[in-house]
Amino acid sequence: MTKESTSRTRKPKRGQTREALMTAALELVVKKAPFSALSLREVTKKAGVVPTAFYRHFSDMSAMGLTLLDESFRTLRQMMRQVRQQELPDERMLRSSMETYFTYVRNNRAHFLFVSKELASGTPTMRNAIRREIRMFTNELAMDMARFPFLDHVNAEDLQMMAGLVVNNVTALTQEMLELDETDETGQQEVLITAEKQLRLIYFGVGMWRSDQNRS
Amino acid sequence: MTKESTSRTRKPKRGQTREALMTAALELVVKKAPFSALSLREVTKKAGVVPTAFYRHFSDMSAMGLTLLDESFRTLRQMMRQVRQQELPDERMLRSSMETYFTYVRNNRAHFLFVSKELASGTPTMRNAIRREIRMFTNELAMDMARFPFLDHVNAEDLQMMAGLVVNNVTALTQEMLELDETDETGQQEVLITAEKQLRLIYFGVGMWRSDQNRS
DNA sequence: CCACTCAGTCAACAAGTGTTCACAAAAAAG
DNA sequence: CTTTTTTGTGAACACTTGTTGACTGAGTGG
Repeated sequence: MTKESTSRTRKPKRGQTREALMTAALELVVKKAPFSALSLREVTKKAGVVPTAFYRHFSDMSAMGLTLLDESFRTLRQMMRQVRQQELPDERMLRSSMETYFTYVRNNRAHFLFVSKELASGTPTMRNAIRREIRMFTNELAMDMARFPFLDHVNAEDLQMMAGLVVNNVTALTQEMLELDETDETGQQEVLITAEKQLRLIYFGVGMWRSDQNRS
Repeated sequence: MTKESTSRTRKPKRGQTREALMTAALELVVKKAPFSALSLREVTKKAGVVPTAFYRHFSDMSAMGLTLLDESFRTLRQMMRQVRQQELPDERMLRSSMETYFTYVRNNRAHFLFVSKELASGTPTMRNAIRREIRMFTNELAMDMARFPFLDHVNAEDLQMMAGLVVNNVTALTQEMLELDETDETGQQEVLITAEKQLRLIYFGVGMWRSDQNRS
C-alpha cells in the first residue's frame, strides 16, 4: 500500500552512490531509528537506488556502520584540534572553548547523533571503537592539563580522573543539546551557560585538589 | 542462514506468560540488541510461547516497552530512596552512597541497561519519559543539598546546576560500569574509586562556589 | 454439572527482508 | 574504434515480519 512514504532522493549520478547511501543512512538515523534497526532496502530506497547496488560499495550493513563511524570520528577529531588550539583552561577560556565546541555540535548534528546513539545501542564492535576514541580524547585533555604549573601537585592518575570528569559531563551535555530542537535558540543558550558554570565549578575543585591528601 | 541461535525457554505455566515475555525481552536487550530492534516473534519465541499469545497481554511492542520502562523506574526510585535515607554529603558519606548505588546497579543490571539504551535510542516517547525521570532525580538531589547550611549562599539555580553535574557524571559512570563484564571485580572497583574521587572533587568545587560572584 | 470467560494455539495472509545471479550501460583502457 | 572493468538494474529466491480469525482447553462462578 505504501507506495512512497519515505522521501526518496532522486537517483544519484553514477559514481556518487556511495555518498548517497551514507547520507541516506545518516538521515534515517537522525529522524527514524537507531542504525541497528535500519534495513538495507530502506537505506537504498532513500538513496534512490536499487537494493543490489548496495553491495557494490559495502559488503554488509555493519560494514557501512563502521565506515560511517570513521567519518564521524574524523569530524570529532577535527573539532578536538580546533578546541585545543585555543590555549588552555585559564578560567576565562572555558566559555570560548564551550562555545566553539557546541557550535561544532550544531554544525555536525548528524555525526554527533550517530555516535551518541551507537555508543549506547550499537554492536559491541562499534561501542568499543567509540569508547576507545573517547578515551583518547580524555588522555589528550589530561596531557594538556599536565602542562599547567598550578597542577604540578596533581599526579597522573588524578589528572586522568579529572579529565574523565570533564569529558563525562561534556558528553552528557552534548546529548542534552542534541535532544533540543534545532531552532530552539534559548534552550541551546541555557545548555551553554550551565556547561560553562559546571566546568568552572570543576575548575575550582581542581584548584583545591591535593593528590597526597586524597589517596583511596 | 542463522537457523537457530536464540535459546528458547520452555513454555511458561498458564498465567505467567506476561512475566515470561517481559523477562525475555529484557534478556534480549541485554545480550542482543536495542529494544527497538527486537521483533515481536523473537520475543515470544524466547519466552516459549506462540506469537499470537503476545496480544493477550500487550497491544503492541511499544506498549510493552512502556511497561518495561515503568518496571525499571520502580527499581530506580527504590534505589534513590535507599541512597537518600543515608543522610547527606558530608564528605565521607560519598563513598558509602556510591557503594550502595553501584551495588544496586549490579543487582539490577537488566533494568539499568534497558533504561540506558532507551535513553539514547528509544522512541521519542520513551526518551522523554526517561529524561523526565532523571530530571526528577536531579530536583530531589538539589532539594537535599538546599538543606545544608554550608550551601546557604548558593541560589536555587546554581543548586540545580550542581545537582545536574553530579547526575550527569553518575549516569556516565553507570554506563561505564554496565560495559564491564559482570565478573570483572577489579574493574568495578576502579570505577567505584574514580567515582568517589570525582564526587569529592565536585564537593570541593561546591565549597568554593559563590553564586553572587558567578553570574552569567 | 453447566456455562462462560480467560489465556493459550494453529493456520494463513500480505508485506518486507537479505542475497543470488544474469544482464545492461557507462567509463576507462587499449 | 574495440575491449574490459566498473557500476547500477531487474527478476527471483527463501525467509521473517506483524496481524487476522476461528478454534481449544483450562479455571471459575453459578
